[in-house]
Amino acid sequence: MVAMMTSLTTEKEWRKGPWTHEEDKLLREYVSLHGEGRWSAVSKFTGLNRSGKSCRLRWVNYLRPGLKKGQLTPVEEGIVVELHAIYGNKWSTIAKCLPGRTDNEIKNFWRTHFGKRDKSKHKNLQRRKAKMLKHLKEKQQEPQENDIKNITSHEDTKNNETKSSDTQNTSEQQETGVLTYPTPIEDQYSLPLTHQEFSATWPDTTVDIDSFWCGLWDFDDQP
DNA sequence: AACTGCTGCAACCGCTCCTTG
DNA sequence: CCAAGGAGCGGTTGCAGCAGT
Repeated sequence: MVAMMTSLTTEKEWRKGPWTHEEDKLLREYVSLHGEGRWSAVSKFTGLNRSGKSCRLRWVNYLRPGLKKGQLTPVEEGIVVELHAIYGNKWSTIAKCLPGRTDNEIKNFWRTHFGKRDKSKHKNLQRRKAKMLKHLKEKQQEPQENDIKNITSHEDTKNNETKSSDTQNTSEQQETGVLTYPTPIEDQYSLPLTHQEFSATWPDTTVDIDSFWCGLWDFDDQP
């Protein structure tokens, strides 16, 4: 009987699909009381008909405090490209170096913009690549105080760049003929930003810079 | 205005790793 | 040391909204 009950429990049909506000509330309450972890116990304590996995994912990717919403900034995109060149598809590792961003978000970003390389996507990829390169070049040329402005008015910048990058894109396409996977960054732009520059790009974030960079830019250490 | 394709995002699936008894 | 269960991770899918035709 007990075995049967256990069997029934393990074969329980978990609810799937989009989360409701009520479910989010229950999950938040659970985490505030019990902390992160023990996800499989969530359904027991809250009555939520969600699997532990689902609860963990929802919390990590959506409910966790401090998460940044919205598109990655060009600077973040550049960091992702750079880290991907080092770590490959280690999304969680990359995410650890981007406070407020989740592995899922980064994975989605990469897949959307670089993961598909069929011809139909080449134009968009070129555009985005050009945008990133342009932004990073500008960042290195501009005086530091402009950085905060650039980031906070990032949407405006994006719009302008989207327009201008079309022309740049065309010339780049003519030059290269083919869009390739983001290549080792030293071929594309010169990073890193200095700590000061970087701090300016995260005016609302208090981060231990040293731990934040994970010693990333120490390329001498890289194989 | 209608249709089509693309993008961004949330969520699920399956596998691997880690912990615990 | 080993097996079982839990947690974490990367890959994949589905869908709504938007832009282009």
